[in-house]
Amino acid sequence: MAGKKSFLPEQVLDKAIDLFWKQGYEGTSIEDLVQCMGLGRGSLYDTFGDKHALYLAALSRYLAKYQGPVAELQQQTGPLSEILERFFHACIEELLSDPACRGCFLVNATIEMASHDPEVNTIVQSALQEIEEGFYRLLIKAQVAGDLSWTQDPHQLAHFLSGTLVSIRVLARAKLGRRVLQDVVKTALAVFH
Amino acid sequence: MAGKKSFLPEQVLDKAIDLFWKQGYEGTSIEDLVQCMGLGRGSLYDTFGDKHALYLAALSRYLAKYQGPVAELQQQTGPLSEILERFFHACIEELLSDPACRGCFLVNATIEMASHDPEVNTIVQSALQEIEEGFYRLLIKAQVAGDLSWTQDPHQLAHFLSGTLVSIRVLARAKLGRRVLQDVVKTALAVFH
DNA sequence: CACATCCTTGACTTTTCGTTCCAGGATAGT
DNA sequence: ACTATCCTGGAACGAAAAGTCAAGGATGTG
Repeated sequence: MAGKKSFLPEQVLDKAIDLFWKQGYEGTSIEDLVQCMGLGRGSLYDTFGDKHALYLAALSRYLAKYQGPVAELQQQTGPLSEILERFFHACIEELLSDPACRGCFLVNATIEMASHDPEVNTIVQSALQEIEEGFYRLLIKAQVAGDLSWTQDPHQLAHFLSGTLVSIRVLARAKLGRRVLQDVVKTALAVFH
Repeated sequence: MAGKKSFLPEQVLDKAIDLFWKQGYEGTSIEDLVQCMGLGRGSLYDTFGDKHALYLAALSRYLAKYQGPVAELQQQTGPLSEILERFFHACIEELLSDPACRGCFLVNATIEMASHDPEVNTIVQSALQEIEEGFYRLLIKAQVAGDLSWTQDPHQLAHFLSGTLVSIRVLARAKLGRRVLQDVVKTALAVFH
């Protein structure tokens, strides 16, 4: 049964992501994690440290996996409004395709942990910053391309887009339908027409 | 020390609201509540039932107390854009005035509980619906007053405004500054100019 | 004043939590 | 094949959780 690791840390970490994402930190017990990740308690503690460290690892890996699209936003081609429409449309589909309505792990972590857990707060802050910067760079590019007026403040618009992203992720967790999410995005993107 | 209740249920319930609002359901222990509410365990269970019932009572009372402004939105006078600006400005000030950055109890409950707790979900759904309706009625009134084009879809805009409200409440809990919240609101309200 | 009522307090039970630890067994190098 | 090494799984532990209960005391009525 043993000798070398019988599991890939990244693979079982993905299972931990699913659980923490769905149930939050306090709502997930070590027992839950052991069951879902399919390994013994000893292996879990040896590999990831304690529950808190596992949570941080899960959140970090989630961000590395799911934050990609925002970073790649600036490499898209075409009119700004179309890029944003594609981006948010994909977001909505991804949110709605999840039968568990988990929403966004980052948003969930923000609400549950960021206010009293300094380490989570650090991660959350930099992740939100990264999102804002992703939008910001896209907007700058659009200004250079003549796709967005220079009278607009890219930071302001980037904050707005970040807020829009956050809002649909909360609303998705609230089990609201496609209609609501689309209404939010459609109206938000009208700013760019 | 006893004979008749030595406390007002509504008064200690307000203390429970503060705790659940700040720490969430799982993050708050009965011990925390007993300390903060200033009564014995027995009194707590006699008066409110178990922890879950207390949470529901706290959430309901929070909504009754803080949902007022949305309902009163339609009784405001003046141009639509000014009404919305006043409303969101007041929201921002209220969010920023809280040193604990608790955000919004409703949003927190949505993230932590609504997806797996049917009773919380019911409350959350109707509260979100109420917000949407508050905006909707305001928009209809504005259309009648000639303040908003009939080509606009009031439901769509109401969903958008609800989303904006949600987003600033999440961002406030993330300890983001006034600047970010104002950018979100300012851009969102540009739709109505 | 005395009694019945009802509230309060805090100790208690039971359950569940996070964490540690150890016996058993597979692996890899020699 | 032997042995040192390291992983596995689950038992076990202490702390903390939620919820219960009975003794004690204040209140209001007769």
